[in-house]
Amino acid sequence: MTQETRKNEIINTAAKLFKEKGYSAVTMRDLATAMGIKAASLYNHITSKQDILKAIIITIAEEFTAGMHAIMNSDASNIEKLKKIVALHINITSNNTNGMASLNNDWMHLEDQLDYYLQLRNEYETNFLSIIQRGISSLEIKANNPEIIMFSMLTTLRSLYLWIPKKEDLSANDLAHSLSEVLIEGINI
Amino acid sequence: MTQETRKNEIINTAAKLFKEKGYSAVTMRDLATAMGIKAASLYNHITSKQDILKAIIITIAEEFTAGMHAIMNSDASNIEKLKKIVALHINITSNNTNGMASLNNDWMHLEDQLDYYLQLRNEYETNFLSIIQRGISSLEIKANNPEIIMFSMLTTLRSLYLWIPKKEDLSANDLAHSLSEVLIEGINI
DNA sequence: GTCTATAACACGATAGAC
DNA sequence: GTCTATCGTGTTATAGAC
Repeated sequence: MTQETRKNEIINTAAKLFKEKGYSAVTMRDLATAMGIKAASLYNHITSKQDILKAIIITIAEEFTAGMHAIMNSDASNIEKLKKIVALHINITSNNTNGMASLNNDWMHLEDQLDYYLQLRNEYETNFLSIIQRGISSLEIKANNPEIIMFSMLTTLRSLYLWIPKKEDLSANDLAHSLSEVLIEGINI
Repeated sequence: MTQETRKNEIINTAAKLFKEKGYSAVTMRDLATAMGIKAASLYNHITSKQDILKAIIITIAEEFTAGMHAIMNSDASNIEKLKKIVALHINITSNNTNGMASLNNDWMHLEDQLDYYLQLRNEYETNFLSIIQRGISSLEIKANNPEIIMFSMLTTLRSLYLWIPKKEDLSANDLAHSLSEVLIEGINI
């Protein structure tokens, strides 16, 4: 399955353009030109511009949800869970750098799926925060404001899409290790 | 001076709308409706939509440049300079939360001033990195990858506009202290 | 699967009355 | 300083030929 190559080509090309200028500033003509065809031809593969955005964002959001559930259900320590979250962000971002830009910057242009996206994001942040709070209770993590810790970690992880393409020499494993060092060992007692 | 109240009203209202939907998705009619007037009336105070974006972004970018120069010219330790950078971001963001969204997300829609903005940003990052590198040389900062340290700090600081409005109970001083604790003490030897 | 042509509407900006 | 009216262009999307 997933043999619909042409549609995926369109979605991937759109994600690249959305990263550069944002969803609203990219026209169907821009996208068609980047594909080497005319705008009208796009509609044989997708039903609307909105459907492209939905495909990009919801797919990634569900990957994060699945990854977080696996981490929550593991029996790792809370610090180890945070390290797994760092690795999760690096893996998903490495596989879809352009799509991550849309997830971060164009989610508000979702129409039918906006509420669903916000629900997934809210659940993710709730789980993230609970790991930090349990880590503080179990004396794994310094007793700083847990929301500030989450904010700091999460904004850094959400911005990886800007940085990973510029650091192709760094392997995902090396980056995960170095970033965990900076983000986590600092808050570890 | 700065008695042009109506123009500033328009710029501030635009910044609020740009934060919610991005520059490209906000129309002059949206902005006029938010001001309680008709779109044509806007042009008695501003010359174009682009001029509004320029006023928002370049003003803030120059505040960061001035703040960084003051920090570079001070004789504080490198760790103290980093703490001053945290406070600089918190102060500028607190005073113009909406404008910071445009600076982060809509800079690529600058036309005439794009090169100038990129020059200011590049200088800022160069100075930021040099403080970290000197801090590592002088054994104030752990010898992690300096670019990862800067990336982590800077993306957190640049995202403060998302977070400060939700934490109005936290004073700027308290936030600066708590965030420095999380961001800096962790990398301090 | 791609094309040309076009519908139906929204966009930034201007002209000129009040 | 704001209005109505409008220009010229760009927008998403569809119809129908090839």
